[in-house]
Amino acid sequence: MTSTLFMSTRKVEILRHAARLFRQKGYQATSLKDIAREVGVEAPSLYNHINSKHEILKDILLDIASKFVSSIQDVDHASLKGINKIEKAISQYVNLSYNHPNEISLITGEWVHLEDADLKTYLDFRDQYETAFRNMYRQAVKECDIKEVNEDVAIFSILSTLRWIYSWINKNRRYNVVELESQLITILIDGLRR
Amino acid sequence: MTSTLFMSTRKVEILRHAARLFRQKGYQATSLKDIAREVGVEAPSLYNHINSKHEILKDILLDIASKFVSSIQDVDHASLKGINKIEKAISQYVNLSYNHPNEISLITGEWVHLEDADLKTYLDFRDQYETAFRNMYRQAVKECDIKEVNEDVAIFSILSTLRWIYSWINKNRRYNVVELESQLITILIDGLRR
DNA sequence: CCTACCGATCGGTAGG
DNA sequence: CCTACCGATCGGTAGG
Repeated sequence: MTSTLFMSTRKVEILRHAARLFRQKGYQATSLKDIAREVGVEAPSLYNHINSKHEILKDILLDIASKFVSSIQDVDHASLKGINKIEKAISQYVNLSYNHPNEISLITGEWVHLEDADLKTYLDFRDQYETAFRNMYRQAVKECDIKEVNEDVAIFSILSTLRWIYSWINKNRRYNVVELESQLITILIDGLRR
Repeated sequence: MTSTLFMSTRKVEILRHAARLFRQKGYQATSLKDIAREVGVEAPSLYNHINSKHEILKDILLDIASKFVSSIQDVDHASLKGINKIEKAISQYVNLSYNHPNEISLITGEWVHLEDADLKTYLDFRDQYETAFRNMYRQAVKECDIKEVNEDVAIFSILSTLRWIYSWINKNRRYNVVELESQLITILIDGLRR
């Protein structure tokens, strides 16, 4: 399992430092020595907690991706109007970005270093997320709460914006998470409302 | 100079292959041997055309960044209404993304591998682009063509979407560039119109 | 443009 | 958790 619930505190600590370094320098440019230095041990000692460098990246990415999927599926399965589901999904994204900025930053580009089964699992998560979002969108259209515009482009636009929230939270500290939520909902949804 | 106008065809060829490989595997994970193989020479032969691996990344990123800045500044300095400038800027972004998808993909994450003066130059370009875009936005607000919403969030949202167009063009081939332009203008701007 | 080669660094292992 | 060490690969140089 990839859930942090079943990890030793030492492993959690390794993943946390690794995520920060991967964000700063990229996965390939970060050495195990770099990570070990942050943790406060020698590089070979990391192997008491991990099996490979790849495993570190895999654990970080699959853990955060599964968090996203389970949280959006919860919303999609709730008894709500489609438009309110979309609002909730945006709110969730802001909160996850706020709580895990380093891990989420890796979603943007570092997943290309996953291989074989790990890559497949990751891409499956991504598809599941997009599918859930598309469900909500279609429900909202059917319920006549948003305009009939190009579905692909509208969803692409919303998800593109959400994907970058993590980088924006640190840049503009004056926006707290609640303010940012409501502003994004306004910008992303109100233009689509009937 | 970084403009491709002053490069030998061999160097242009090296940069083109490098951009594609950097997109696929990342800058750090791409070796000079990988690039040389694509070009059809041995790795040391690249040094007849380049001075370092860093220079390849620098040339690619500064060239594409300067293309973006000069094109948006042209629009900003034109005699147009703000709202029409924004539409033109979106149209330009789609076209540049269509013509240079690999180079633009590096804007997202690989610029972190630039150093010192190169990094500064790159970030300056980025600031200049954002400044020009912000000018147009404020002009459109002043001319009462778009609503008074949070300026930072609105601009952030538009630029986030534009930044990802390159990845979307290859995924959905059924959209040609003209169609995509008008759809994006609708989605990104119409929600803001008064 | 090539072959031959360099020092440095990498992820990972052995053995305690 | 450490020290010692391994083969492989890296960016880059020498010399022609």
